[in-house]
Amino acid sequence: MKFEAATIKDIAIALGLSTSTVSRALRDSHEISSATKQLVLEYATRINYHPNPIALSLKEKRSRSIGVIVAEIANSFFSQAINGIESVAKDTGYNVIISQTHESYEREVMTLQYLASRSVDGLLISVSSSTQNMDHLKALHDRGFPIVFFDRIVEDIKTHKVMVDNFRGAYDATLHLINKGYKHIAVLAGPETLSISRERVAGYMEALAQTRVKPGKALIKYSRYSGLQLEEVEQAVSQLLKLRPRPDAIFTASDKLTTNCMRVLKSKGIRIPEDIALVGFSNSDLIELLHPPLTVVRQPAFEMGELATSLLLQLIESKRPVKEFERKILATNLIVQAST
Amino acid sequence: MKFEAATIKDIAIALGLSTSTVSRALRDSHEISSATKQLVLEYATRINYHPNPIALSLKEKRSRSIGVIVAEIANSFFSQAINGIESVAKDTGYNVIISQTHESYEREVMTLQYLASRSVDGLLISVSSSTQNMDHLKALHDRGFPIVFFDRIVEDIKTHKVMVDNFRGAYDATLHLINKGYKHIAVLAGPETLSISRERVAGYMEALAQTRVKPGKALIKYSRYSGLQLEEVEQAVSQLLKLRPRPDAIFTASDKLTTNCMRVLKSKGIRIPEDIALVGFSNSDLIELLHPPLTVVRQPAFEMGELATSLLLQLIESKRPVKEFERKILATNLIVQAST
DNA sequence: TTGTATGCGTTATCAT
DNA sequence: ATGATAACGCATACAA
Repeated sequence: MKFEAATIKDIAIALGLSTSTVSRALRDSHEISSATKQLVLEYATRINYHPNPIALSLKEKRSRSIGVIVAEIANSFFSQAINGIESVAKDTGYNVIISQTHESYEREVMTLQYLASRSVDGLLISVSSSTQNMDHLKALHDRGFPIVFFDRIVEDIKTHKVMVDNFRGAYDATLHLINKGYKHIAVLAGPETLSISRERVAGYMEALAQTRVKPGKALIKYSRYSGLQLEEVEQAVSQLLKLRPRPDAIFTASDKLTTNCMRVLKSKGIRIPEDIALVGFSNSDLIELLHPPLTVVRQPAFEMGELATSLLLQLIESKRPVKEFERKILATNLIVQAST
Repeated sequence: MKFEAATIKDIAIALGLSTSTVSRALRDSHEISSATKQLVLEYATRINYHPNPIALSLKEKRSRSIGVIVAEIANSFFSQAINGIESVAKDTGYNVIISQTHESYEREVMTLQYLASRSVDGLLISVSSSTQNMDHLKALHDRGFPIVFFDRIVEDIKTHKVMVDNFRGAYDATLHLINKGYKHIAVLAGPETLSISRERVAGYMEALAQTRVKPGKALIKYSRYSGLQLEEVEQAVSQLLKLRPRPDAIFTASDKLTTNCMRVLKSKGIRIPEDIALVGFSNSDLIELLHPPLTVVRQPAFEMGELATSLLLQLIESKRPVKEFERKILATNLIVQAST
């Protein structure tokens, strides 16, 4: 038996009605006799009829689905954010199509192309770390396509943006280290291309400014989010270790950097926090099981997902161009562990 | 300016051609003069034309996308599997639509309904742990809809299945504990409804059979994959601790169980492996950073995703019904750490 | 209350 | 070499 799904036409023929009558009966239109309605509805459920969403999309010029573009699904922050996105989308009857860029600009452009070719009504995106040129996003936005940025935002595109207070999160983390008495605090940040990296470094600087010690350039290390990040961190840490005075603490400005830095320190036999203290951004749900238990800056990922989605849906469903764009900034959470 | 994407019709009108000519020119048909081709192609790129995938889907009765249904994205095993799925799908020009059930049967049925209503050409699924009734899957399969199971398979539906050698993985893990000299080994398994849970327990039993010690029922604990798993594990461990002789080792038969068991042991102040040893399934990429470094059974998640996808695509693209269904069983990997 | 015709964007078939 | 038309599945404006 071939795989053939039932259509309205099938019902119409079987029941000796017209397709429009069937269509209206299924949509419970008031201009159909309840007898016919009953007949149609019964038969429809009997043959397990389901409307073809593709035909609907074509007709209504909307797919009732939104696209999500992130760097990696296998990343606590993003998967938590996706959960938030899904929860709002599901409630509103929207489907979620998730795509990963794996931090590649090319993949980002391709995916964007595809999704925007009307297979999606709007887009939630946290840009890839290798994305320097924003033309693909600008073009889309200029065409009036609904876009909401979250986390890794693009400042000069005028649309809704949802992010955390990166500056403050980094400030808090660094201040925590200062209060613990650490004097020479280094920072490991993500690519300078990302605004979140720059903001976190700025927060770090601001906290240090309070100690009246201006951190030397040598204490600030940027690195890419590629497969080679571990090597870059390895190199950065090696350089830090050679500094005199030697840094006694490190602030890692992202999830991946925090764990990679732990890996490097462990492999070098450097104890945390005895030799070097470590505080960093992390949304891992395993952080409490790590050794030592780290003090971390946690982002409200789920909430960010929820918020970004509701803004996007607002954008999609509002007919007329939006004048005021939101720029939501959520607070981070410093989760302090006894040891650090 | 409204958000209006260019269509073939727009091009046709602008160039004074017919839509069919434009369509053929774009598809580089040999029956179009190269002059016209050039003209059309140039104009198309200029106005940034992209074919409407929805219209295409409607016409070709296929969406060139596949659905993936898993319990949670925020789970190392699944996100790694999804990476494998995506890598094969992308190469073949297929889109991947990911959905989560959060271990809910209802969500599984709903998602399945939606995806199968022709918005997807085939389905990769790892069933929810609360799924007992397989009618929704059977019905779909009977209609000839291409389905491939991976990891959490359904034995009595005749289609391709990809899984790991759960029996052997559990056997290896348990044997490792035996070889280390542990005498009273308990097991924490997932829901008995899942074949993977039963197979893993069977592997554990077989290993113990070699010690000529038949494990008492009291050493075998099942638990659900719900939000309350931590509590269930807590309870199970409490019960295990009351046994005499007290178990000196635990084999945890899934990712979540492994970390939850660690949490519980830690909270009870029980040292690993001094008080109780722990070996379990885990695909977390943070496992090396945990304390203590655990010996784990790792599943080739990426490869499973790749394999399942290529089988699915095969199913989708083969016109005639497949006679022989593959039942691929991949080997697990026992990653031994010094301490356990 | 029900039926007919049209269109969404595209391609395939059948003209010319 | 190019154009007209039908069809994919559905909803709706317009007839009856």
